[in-house]
Amino acid sequence: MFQPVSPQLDLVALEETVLDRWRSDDVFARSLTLREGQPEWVFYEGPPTANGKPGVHHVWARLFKDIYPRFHTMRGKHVIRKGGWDCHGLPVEVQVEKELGFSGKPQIIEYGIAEFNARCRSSVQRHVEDWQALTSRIGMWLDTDGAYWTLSNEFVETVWWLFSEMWKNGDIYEGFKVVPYCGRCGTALSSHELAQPGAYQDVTEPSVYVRFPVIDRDFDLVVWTTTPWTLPANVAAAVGPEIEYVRVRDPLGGRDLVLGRDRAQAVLGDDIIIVGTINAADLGGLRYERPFDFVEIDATANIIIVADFVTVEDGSGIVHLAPAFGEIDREVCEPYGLPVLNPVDENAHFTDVLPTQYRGRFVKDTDADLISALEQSQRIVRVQQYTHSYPHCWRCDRPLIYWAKPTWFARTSEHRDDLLRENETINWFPGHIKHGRFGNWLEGNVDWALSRDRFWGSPIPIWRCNDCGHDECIASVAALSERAGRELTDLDLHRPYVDEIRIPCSQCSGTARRVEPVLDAWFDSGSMPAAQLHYPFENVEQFNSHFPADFICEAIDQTRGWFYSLLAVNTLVFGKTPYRNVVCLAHIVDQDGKKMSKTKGNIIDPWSILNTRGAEALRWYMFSSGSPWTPKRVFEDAIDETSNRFLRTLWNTYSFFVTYAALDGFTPSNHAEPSTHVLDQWIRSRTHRTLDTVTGALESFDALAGAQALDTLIDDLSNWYVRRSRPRFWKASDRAAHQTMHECLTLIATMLAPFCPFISDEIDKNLNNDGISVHLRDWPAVDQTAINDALESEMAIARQLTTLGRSARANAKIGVRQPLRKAIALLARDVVLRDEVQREIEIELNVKAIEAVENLDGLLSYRIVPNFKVLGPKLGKLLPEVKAALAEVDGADVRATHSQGKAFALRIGDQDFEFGPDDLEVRAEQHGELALVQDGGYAVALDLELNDELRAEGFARELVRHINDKRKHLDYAISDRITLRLEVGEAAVAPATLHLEYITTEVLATSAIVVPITNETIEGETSTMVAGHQIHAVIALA
RNA sequence: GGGGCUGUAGCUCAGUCGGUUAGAGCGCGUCCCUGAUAAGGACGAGGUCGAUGGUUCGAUUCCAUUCAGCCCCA
Repeated sequence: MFQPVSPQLDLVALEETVLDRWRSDDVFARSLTLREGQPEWVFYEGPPTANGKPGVHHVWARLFKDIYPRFHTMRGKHVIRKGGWDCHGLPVEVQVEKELGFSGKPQIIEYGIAEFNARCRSSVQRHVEDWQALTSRIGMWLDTDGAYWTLSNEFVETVWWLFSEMWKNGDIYEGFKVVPYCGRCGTALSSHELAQPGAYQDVTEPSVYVRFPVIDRDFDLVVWTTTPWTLPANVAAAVGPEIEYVRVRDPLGGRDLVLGRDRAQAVLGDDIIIVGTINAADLGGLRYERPFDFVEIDATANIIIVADFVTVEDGSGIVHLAPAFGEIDREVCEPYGLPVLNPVDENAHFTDVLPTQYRGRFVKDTDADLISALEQSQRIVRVQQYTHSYPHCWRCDRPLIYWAKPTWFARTSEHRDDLLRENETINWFPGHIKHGRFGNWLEGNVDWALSRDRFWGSPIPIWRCNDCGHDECIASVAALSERAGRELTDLDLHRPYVDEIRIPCSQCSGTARRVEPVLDAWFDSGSMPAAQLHYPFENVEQFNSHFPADFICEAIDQTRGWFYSLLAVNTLVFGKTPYRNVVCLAHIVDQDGKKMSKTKGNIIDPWSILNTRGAEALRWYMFSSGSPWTPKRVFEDAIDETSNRFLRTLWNTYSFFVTYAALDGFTPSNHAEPSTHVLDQWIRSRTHRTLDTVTGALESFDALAGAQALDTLIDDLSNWYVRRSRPRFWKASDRAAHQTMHECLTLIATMLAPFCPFISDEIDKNLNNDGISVHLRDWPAVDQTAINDALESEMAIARQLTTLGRSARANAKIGVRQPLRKAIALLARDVVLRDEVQREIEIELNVKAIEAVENLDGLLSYRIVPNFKVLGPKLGKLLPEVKAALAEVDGADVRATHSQGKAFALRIGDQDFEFGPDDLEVRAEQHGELALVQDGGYAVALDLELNDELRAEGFARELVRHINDKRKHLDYAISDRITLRLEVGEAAVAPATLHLEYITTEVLATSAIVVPITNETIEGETSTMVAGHQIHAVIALA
């Protein structure tokens, strides 16, 4: 017996009940043990950074990380879902710095690295709790108890091992490179950190055109820079080999100015006087006086170099080179043996090499002072505000500088071909990422800057000898213990504790200590396939059977983040991709398509939706509304709309079923023969076809297609099957109907389970009360014998015909309670509707008969249109002519010819054509009269002529409705029996009496009489008009 | 400057391996139903599928250019 169900759907309450049940029955764990020994379907959790509360965009990714594992579990796979938390890195440090009110590394060191890192650790733990709560509430099944934490010693030890493997292969080196550098955070940023949203911002700042007086010549170069602060580090100027340079009179009477011809007017104005031209080659090798003499430099520097990269797109066509502050500068200067002048410290402040007014200041803040110094020395040609996109620190938002600093690298660029090869084997969803955003990124791969001069991270496991400088890479705690000569099993593998471990140098008598930096946190997350299992120190078998992943899923910003670090670490170490399928979601935006941000105040807190609408509403919205590859607008009205439409319709339908199944005492049978009723056959066909579609969709990571198929099915079920079948439930107690609907609802709940795990579990539990959660069921097999193409297409036609019929009734202003003698339906050629289908149309349209005809000559005309798909390839260029000729043909002739099984012959121009039935389409056209409506090949005409019999029947139906309405007002129960006395006007006595038996049955009367109406009224009741007759229905409980 | 995505009804979005009649929901208008009822449903209006050019018998769909928005890179 089914539990009664409220027609009102309270998702939040329902979800809490289901969550409790999952908890007490341990359903998630059981869904795993159930599949033990079955094939693995491997999922990797991309660890969220635990440095803040999760937002609605995180929910999106988490839901997609949930649906496919749920689906594959039901498909019989063993899908372990180990959670993970990304614990290290600058975001966490910045968070803690904020809490402590710090603004840089010196304060941290003063505070103590041990204490600082302890705070980082507890900050992570705090936020992980938020994440766990949300993960559970949205119905995401993830093993958070067994989650990997990148801060754990085991995890770090594997990271060391992976790093050491690269080291062994020669893929790790320490280089000197110009990197985007944040002085505040005291660290370089990797290129994928630069890829974080908000890193590039448009800024307007002064750019300067500076005079570089050429030595032993009588002219000055005009050199352009957008970073005046780099001028003290200038060592060279570059000119382009193909660029023509001109010599221009200085309007202020100084020495002549030299710059690119194409830029002369833009820089100096239209009135310039050009007094000569100079080749780049003639400039090359000349020396000049540099703008500032603060930094010592040998006499061979400050030369003009000819270099290809110089352009005349902007600037002056002459480029200032400061190798310490530009990667191109460094590359160009290196072959000339030019020095790297670096008067900037690790805080991005000028060092003491500069005069007092500059030293100790953030370099970018000295631009104005440097410019005025140049003005005083009459070196400025022009200052111009310049707007360009400039990189900022993605966490502290301060402008970065390009700065030469020692950095550890992984030689990813040497493995570019491997990375590209492996990428070819990955299925990207959407597909364009593969060769687009991600493929392009791999093509342009540069070595991965791995080191961070910070505190809270996996320490780089390299020990360097103080004396000889020899580096040794440590691959494990055991190795470190052995080299240090003491047991270090309990050592916290973080700074400052690892820093204190010294080992003897293997090459000399010196002592080695760990190099200072920690690893990029992306290296941690990229290490997770092995590190989550502490491979190779443990779980070797398990790792082997869980690599690579079948499925990972993150938002698109991870192309250069986790998607890359995973591929890079694992390709370099294991030689192959760690994932086969990757679902790549777009971003969440607000109602207006704007990015959500705290400053705009348009953030949606997931909890506010979960607490008011429920997780299921959010889930269904995320899956069913719009493609996951396009930015998704999230706002409450949209969620309500979607969930009302689908979830509430489903619930209503379910509640309807349970209500009548309970009334009828229906219990489902496992051995019931499929019903032969046409509606039952039809909805079974629809359901199994949908199952087929949903299965295929989820197999190919297309949740949207699956959701749409389910959406259509629910509409079919509610608006056609239930609508048409209602009397079979409440009047006929039709077992076959109950059985069919039970089967369909069960199938729907089952295939909905991965999408909406709460409501589906609840429905399934009530429908099949066998103590087994829907999530422990096998994904159902499609019953191919249930799928009936012919029936589905007939029913589709039937529904189209009823639409036309309703439209015709509406046009004629005839209500549907009034029966009509017949409807004439024009069907497309070859369409035959079986009697039962026809009968459904008759009842729905309330007509006594449907007359299917092949022509409605006289009522409408036909237009003959080529079947373009067939005739196009056959006729080619002749088609437009044929189309025109066919438009002139009498459609009735064509129909007649074809119905005789002959081809329709036509002479067009001087050519003879024959058109078979497949070559042409016959379209009904024009309204012949009021009650006829046509659409394409179909038309319905209603016979509007009424006789007394039809009128009487219509009247009876009106009476039934009136009486039932009254029952409801009196709050009678559906099954209450009544006595009925009908007082009706003189003219209505006969019609009412004629159908009294029908009326009696319909209103559940035990007795009924018809009497002429009197003027008396019964207390509280008055007579009313029904179908033009005055009536007074007196009812009472029997 | 380069790469990628998006542009379809007032709004949110599907769809079209090229076929001449482009769909849904919401909203709007007009109604219906009253045994799913503090529910449900129908019908209707509304679109030159961002623009231009090309390929084709035929383009919203393919190609090129272009405009706008978003994302990424430099």
